[in-house]
Amino acid sequence: MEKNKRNSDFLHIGNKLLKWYDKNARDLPFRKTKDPYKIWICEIVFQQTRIAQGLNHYNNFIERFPDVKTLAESPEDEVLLYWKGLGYYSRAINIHKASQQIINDYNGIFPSDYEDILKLKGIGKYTAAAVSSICFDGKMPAVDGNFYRVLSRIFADNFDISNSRAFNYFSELSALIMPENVGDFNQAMMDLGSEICKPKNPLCGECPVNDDCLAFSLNKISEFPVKTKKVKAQDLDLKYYFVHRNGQFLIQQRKDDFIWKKLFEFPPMISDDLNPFIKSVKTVNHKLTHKNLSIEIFNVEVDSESAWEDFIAQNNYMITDVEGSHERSFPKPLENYIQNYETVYQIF
DNA sequence: AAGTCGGGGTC
DNA sequence: GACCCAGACTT
Repeated sequence: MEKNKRNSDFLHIGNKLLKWYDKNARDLPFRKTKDPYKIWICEIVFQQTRIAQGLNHYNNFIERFPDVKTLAESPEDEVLLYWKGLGYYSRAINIHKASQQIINDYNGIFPSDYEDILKLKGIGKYTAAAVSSICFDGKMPAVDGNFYRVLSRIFADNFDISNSRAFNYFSELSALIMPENVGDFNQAMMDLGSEICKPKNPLCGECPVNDDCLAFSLNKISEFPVKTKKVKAQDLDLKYYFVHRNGQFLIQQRKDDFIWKKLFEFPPMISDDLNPFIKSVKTVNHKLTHKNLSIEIFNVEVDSESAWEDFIAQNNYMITDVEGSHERSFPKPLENYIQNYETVYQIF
């Protein structure tokens, strides 16, 4: 443990980081504002998401939903549409719920107290600390993967970051180097972790605190952080039926209890009456972080008016065309089949 | 305390 | 193919 370490011995590290951050902060749209709404949205967008990947989503989201009121009054499906392709879709659902919390519980004014921010849906200890420190001069460390990596290296600390107590452990460790300006300190740790103290091949030669980094001086950078738990990908086999006629096709909305929460998809099954209209089958494989995905897609061209209307009447599927589908959020692996409907035969 | 949730980049 | 990313929620 670090009970034997004193703040006064390490505070200069945090001050060096602030100085480095003043000159080297990344030029990002949400760096120019202290609007808690925008900081909140950017923190959610970039959870487990690289800046390059989420930047367009963030900009589009802010343009369409510029404030809490606009967001709260918009339908959930449209919020999901602006989250299309980002993954972790419960983030979009929770953002929408939280916006209504802010309207109902805080008169539409984003709460400034850490404990109040923490009550909002989808906001945990990290995000509450980030928003409160950046926007309201809060003093909580925004402990994330960057904190784990930077701190474990500076102190050559082998505490297992997959341990559920890692958040508290590294919160205490960060207190040793945390200066008065916590908002800039939190962002400095993010930028250092992303630009310099990277997971692989960190740029230690350019690091402003390499003189203070114990792992670097021991030439053991690659040994930190320690992480024991591995996530094993599970196999998931899906079947979808691309049932279409005259440019229209059938879709339904998923539940919120599994992968692709509340996103739209093709029917996962059909009645035997439609079997004669199956023209072709194709299997596509996708590698997700936690899933090995195999999707069997059936091309079902219904060239019978009566069969089409009978099937629709018997089920609750929605009918759409390519234009209409653009107003809904589909899982990434299904996007191709919608975008290229005109050339669907080339796909199959 | 352990599982689950996407998609994409990097090595 | 394994690991990681401005984590939070459920069980």
